[in-house]
Amino acid sequence: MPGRRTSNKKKSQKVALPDLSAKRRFQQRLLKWYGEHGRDLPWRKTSDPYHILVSEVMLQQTQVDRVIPKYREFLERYPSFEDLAEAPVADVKKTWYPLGYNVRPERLHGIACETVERYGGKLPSDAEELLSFKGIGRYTAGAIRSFAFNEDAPILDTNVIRVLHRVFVAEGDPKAQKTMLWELSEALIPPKKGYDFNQAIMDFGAMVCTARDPYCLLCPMKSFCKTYPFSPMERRS
DNA sequence: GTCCCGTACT
DNA sequence: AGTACGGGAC
Repeated sequence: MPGRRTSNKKKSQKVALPDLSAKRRFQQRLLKWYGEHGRDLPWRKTSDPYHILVSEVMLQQTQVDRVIPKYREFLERYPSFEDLAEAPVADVKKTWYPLGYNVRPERLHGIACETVERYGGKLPSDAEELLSFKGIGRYTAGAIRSFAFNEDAPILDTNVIRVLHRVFVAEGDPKAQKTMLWELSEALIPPKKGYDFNQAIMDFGAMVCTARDPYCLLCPMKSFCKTYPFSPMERRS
């Protein structure tokens, strides 16, 4: 019998972890690109977990351009967890307007109340505790841990799903591979650089590896990207 | 996995 | 006008 067995993983395992050189190239090129082209956003000038939380909840539903002025206004009106917790929910929703998805300001208010009551006004950095809040899911927990607490915690939002799937996977439905993409997101973080790496990959997805018409010609990953050169997908019947 | 719900595309 | 989107709840 041809019991030929190489050291490669079996197909059934579908592991997309990149080889070391692709991983290093991705890390180095991404951070270099970020240093040259990264956006200067208001929530990147703070490490206050409350500010980070507000920005992330706003960004869950709304694009950066619309979030920026509301982020400033919201924090001016509710400068701390305590201020937010004390405010009537109706006022919070008014301040939130017109961002929409009004269950989110309710949940943000709830997070503030719980943070004041149960955590002495300090947002926890522990993943499980963060996930226990209504309104904080896996993405937002990772964002808070990396952006507010400088931990090497992975994130996976649609930007990151798209980038990682294109560069390292390039087959199948990206959304159906979240488990593997979470592992990839974690494996790619250079030690101690979770903050920059995560910010960088989000900017990269928003500015280069865009959903429609990505800027492949400018892309620093094109030499090893599994999707390069990108061609628009045809509709499946 | 499905639903949510305002936005931003066709 | 129709619909794809998106992080979270369930």
